[in-house]
Amino acid sequence: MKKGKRISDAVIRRLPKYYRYLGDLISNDINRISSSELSKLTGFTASQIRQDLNNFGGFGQQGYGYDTKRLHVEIGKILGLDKKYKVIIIGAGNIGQAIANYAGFYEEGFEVLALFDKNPKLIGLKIRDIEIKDVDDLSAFIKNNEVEFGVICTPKETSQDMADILTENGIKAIWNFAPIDIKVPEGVSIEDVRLNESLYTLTYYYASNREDTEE
Amino acid sequence: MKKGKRISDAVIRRLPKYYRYLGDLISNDINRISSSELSKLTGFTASQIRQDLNNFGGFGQQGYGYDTKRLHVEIGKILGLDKKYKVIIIGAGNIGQAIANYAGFYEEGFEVLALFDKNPKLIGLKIRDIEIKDVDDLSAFIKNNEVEFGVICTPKETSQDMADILTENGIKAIWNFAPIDIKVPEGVSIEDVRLNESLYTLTYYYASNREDTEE
DNA sequence: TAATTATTGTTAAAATATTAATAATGGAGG
DNA sequence: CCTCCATTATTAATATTTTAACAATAATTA
Repeated sequence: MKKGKRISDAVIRRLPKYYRYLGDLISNDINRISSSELSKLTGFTASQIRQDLNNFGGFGQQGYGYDTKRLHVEIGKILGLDKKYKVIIIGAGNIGQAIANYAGFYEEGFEVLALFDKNPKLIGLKIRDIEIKDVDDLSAFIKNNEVEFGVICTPKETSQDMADILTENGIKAIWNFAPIDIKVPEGVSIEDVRLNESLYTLTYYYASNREDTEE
Repeated sequence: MKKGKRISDAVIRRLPKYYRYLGDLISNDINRISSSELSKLTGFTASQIRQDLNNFGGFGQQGYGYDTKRLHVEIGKILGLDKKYKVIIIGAGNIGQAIANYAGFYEEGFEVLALFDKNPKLIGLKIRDIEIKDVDDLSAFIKNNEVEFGVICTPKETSQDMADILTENGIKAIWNFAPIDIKVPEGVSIEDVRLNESLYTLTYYYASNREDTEE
């Protein structure tokens, strides 16, 4: 990566889309693409694509474009997808189970070591051979296993407490599905999936579209 | 709403957070808040909060601040949350079921009329009293019922086809969980929940944090 | 009821992000 | 091996977003 220059969040959030389309292209045996073709696919401007990629170094070649396989690998490295990650899921309710069941999660190199819940009816059950454990054992489990990511799928009332247990035991990355703002210490990465907010954004655009057409 | 001026997506996506914190404040019997206090809660600057709200008209009062109840109602109206919405879910797999089971969805005024799937083992089953129907009946169902929102939870291969059925039958809002870019006609709102991209963003920050501390 | 204070609404400035322009360069074709 | 072309890398211009400043004004206090 180019030294020093800070890379904006907006750039980072476009990378997965490039990565996905590059994967598609490779599947279709297309091994070369220009920024303007990639622009047609992704909807971002060609200029923006070139600028984004240049934040991390020159992956393309003048007069030729980008090698799809190479670029796919490079973006994968930037996103940290060249490594495997061990994950635990806190909360084995609807969303927790859905995540644990989601096949794509495993294909991309994430390994779910365990789920945790406080509901005695769930404890002991297995999802895809992964045991649902008692949340009281959470702290001990993290100490005894190399866990990199915690996924928080608990109700919002307990989410901060769960996050505290995770960070106190050295976990540095949290994927949060609870609709609250979790506070974490410096050096811990947190990524929120805000389903409510996403849905409300949809209702906004739906409602304002309705207004426009009625007027 | 103030006439004419286009409101940026970034503003819209901050509104749900204001809405949520205002709800919390009301629950705690706090009926007045200043932009600077709201800033502490949300993490947005006070200036930004005032600007955001002013896009829609002056809800506050100089020297006083904002009335939490009034502002909550107003933002609710802006987001279209003052109405009930009838929803169908396409794809009754992990995520489709999780959404159907999610209680908050109902509390906020969304009513799930039906789920649809092509898997004969699922067809006929019920989730929270909502029937899983044959996807072959999807088109007819929409024609015979007032459906406002479609939630797409199918694998990516079939998602575009499902969206086409929805839009051909007049649905104007789609909440998409499939990891592809769905194309919809003008006037149809689509909101994507990109779990992959969210996760990859987390791996990026996790990986780059690691690098920083190692260097 | 007048003065003071708090806080908004609004305008101006600064920062950031996006798009456009262009110079550099490798590849393809003759 | 030279020329031309395509397309990147990079710089410059533009647009957008965020932050700061301040004037207007309602609430509070004396």
